[in-house]
Amino acid sequence: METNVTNLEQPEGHISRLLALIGQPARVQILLVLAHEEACVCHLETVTGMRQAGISQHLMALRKAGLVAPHRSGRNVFYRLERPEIISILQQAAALAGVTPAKLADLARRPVCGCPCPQCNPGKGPNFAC
Amino acid sequence: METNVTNLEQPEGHISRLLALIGQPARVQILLVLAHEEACVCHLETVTGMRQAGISQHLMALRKAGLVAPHRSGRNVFYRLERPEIISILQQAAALAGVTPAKLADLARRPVCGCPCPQCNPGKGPNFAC
DNA sequence: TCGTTACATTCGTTTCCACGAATATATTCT
DNA sequence: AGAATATATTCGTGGAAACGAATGTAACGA
Repeated sequence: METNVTNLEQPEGHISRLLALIGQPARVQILLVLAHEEACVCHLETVTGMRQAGISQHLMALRKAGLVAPHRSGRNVFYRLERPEIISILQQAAALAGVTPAKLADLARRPVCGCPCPQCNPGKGPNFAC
Repeated sequence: METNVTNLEQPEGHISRLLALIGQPARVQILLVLAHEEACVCHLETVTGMRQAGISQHLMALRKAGLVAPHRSGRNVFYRLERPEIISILQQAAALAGVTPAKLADLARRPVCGCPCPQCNPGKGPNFAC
């Protein structure tokens, strides 16, 4: 099944790389959270239940692909979607996978928001629904 | 970066599995070919330039996911899209990856059609644009 | 300045999956 | 029935990528 090396430089290579990049539970969850609002790493940490290093690694991959972009605010680094179109892909994939829009929306808010970041707990931050 | 085992049973797991499944050059190409017309394995062989076994393996994966379905006609087994919606995902991914619709269409017809299957060469088969 | 918080990056390991090769099955032809 | 064609499946292996741990860096506070 010789996947020609040159295939990766071809259109099908670019398409498949993008799909494989987001073809991972953690990244799907991160993107869905960012679909609603920009979020700092510690926020994503509590929402996804993953550790900081792991989140950072996923964010690095998404960042290198240009899907998300960081901007610092004090000690926190906030990430936002650079390519909102990616959400539409996730929604269609969800439909195909038998995931209802309701369950999809749950993913972004899942854990009872115990995020310790200053933007989350006290109401002094931007637009956070915590 | 603990991808919780239970994540795979959750919505994000289903979504990511589907995306990872099609996140591969050969499968993207196969699906795009099937988007136009159903095709036998030997046809996909010549179009993609891959060997028979490899094609069959990819088709098996796509079949188990319910994306394509086989039906036999003589010695040949033809595959068709069970979920045409998948093409829309590929198109959006292509757009995000900077692949123009024109280049996308090329993928399905790429190699000068030298498919040896009876449905391709002589005009005795179904709807083939070869 | 020192410590602490928040995040990034690197490194080594392990796991997963595509791939190639070999083999099996089904269908037609002679 | 036997051979040839078309496709499916199994198995072993290699490479890539996720993962965990450790360490590095930047900003703020005391």
